[in-house]
Amino acid sequence: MSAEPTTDPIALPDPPTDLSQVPVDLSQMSADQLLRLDSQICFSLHAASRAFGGVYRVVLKGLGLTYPQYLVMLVLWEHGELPVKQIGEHLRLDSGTLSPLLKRLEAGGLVRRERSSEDERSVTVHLTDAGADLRAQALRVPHRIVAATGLPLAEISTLQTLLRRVTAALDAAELDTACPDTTDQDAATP
Amino acid sequence: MSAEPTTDPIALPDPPTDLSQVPVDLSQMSADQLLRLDSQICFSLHAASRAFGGVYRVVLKGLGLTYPQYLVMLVLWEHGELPVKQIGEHLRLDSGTLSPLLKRLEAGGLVRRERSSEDERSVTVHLTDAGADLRAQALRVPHRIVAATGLPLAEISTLQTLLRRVTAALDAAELDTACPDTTDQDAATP
DNA sequence: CACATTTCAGTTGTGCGCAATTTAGTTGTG
DNA sequence: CACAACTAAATTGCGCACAACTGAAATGTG
Repeated sequence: MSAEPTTDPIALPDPPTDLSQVPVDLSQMSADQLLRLDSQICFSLHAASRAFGGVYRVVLKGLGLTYPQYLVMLVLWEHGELPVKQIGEHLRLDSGTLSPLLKRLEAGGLVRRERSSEDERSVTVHLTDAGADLRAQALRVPHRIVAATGLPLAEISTLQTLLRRVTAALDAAELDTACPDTTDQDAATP
Repeated sequence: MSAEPTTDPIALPDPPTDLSQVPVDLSQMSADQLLRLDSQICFSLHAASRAFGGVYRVVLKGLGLTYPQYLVMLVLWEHGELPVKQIGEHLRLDSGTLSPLLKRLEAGGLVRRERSSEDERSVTVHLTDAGADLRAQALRVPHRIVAATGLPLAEISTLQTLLRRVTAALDAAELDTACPDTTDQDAATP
């Protein structure tokens, strides 16, 4: 190959294939199109998620919270004390993620964990005074985030609707893991 | 405190505030509205990203790849051999993420890393035969993912356009980190 | 009542993402 | 030529996400 790394033009984040120009029937697409398309779907979501994370990281640094810790605090501010299990249901996170995260929040003095007396298996997470007080500072966060997205609220609404729809569909699809191909897949070099 | 954890109704993923019913002027919104809005924005993207990851994990298990490893392979299949730096520019990942990831791909026999003779600092990543061959199997992936999203291509296109727009805006916004409030922010109990 | 099953938190291990630092090689300037 | 400034990759450290497992407590069934 005649690749000249040092002279190469700048590598753009991704190729600009216009999806609206692409055949609606997936089985009509070429192998190249398929892999490019895929690259765009998964990558754009991946990149968007990380870009959001980056902005939140900057904004939340003032509160001493990470992005997932902020999500947990949002749930607690809205619902008050909750067992770990229910925090996990709100955020779709399991104890493997929440246990150490809550331990850090407790070490930071924002929450307190107590074994439930009714069910000794369950641990209820309470806000401390400091944790409750932090909400006042958190009120400034959303405005800065919305501003950073550069989108009007109407488009944020559209984005959110689509994201929820995709998430619901993906969560449902995860159940039939061993899904075989419903169509004849002979695109791969016959 | 009348909470009865064992009898509580199922905790839904998130409250259903309708954004289109909310004042367009951010400064008109109540503190509660703002925090709920933020909770929705950040959570829906976070959740969507993880839901995608879950589906990819299942589909990619057959190829022996993780989700980020698949992204790297997509770049290599499309562009051929590339220096680490340029892979990182395509995916917005730094060497801290890519170095160990590429080491694993190399251990798996999919890529080969070679110091560039022109610039001894640079490492060029090549596909091995096995790595190139894996592309044939990867051709089946996109169809299964698109099917799992449950969305028609037109909506995927809309979603992608919005995600790209948000990402671009967020990346740009990250530059002015110390952004002071442009509006009078007196919502937080002065 | 005894015993299998289920449920909840927690732990372990792997991999990713990012900040900060290190090491080696390149380039710019006097 | 010498030396500062820059660059690429790797490394270290921390936190998150998830699978797999452990241990304790509750529940179900014979």
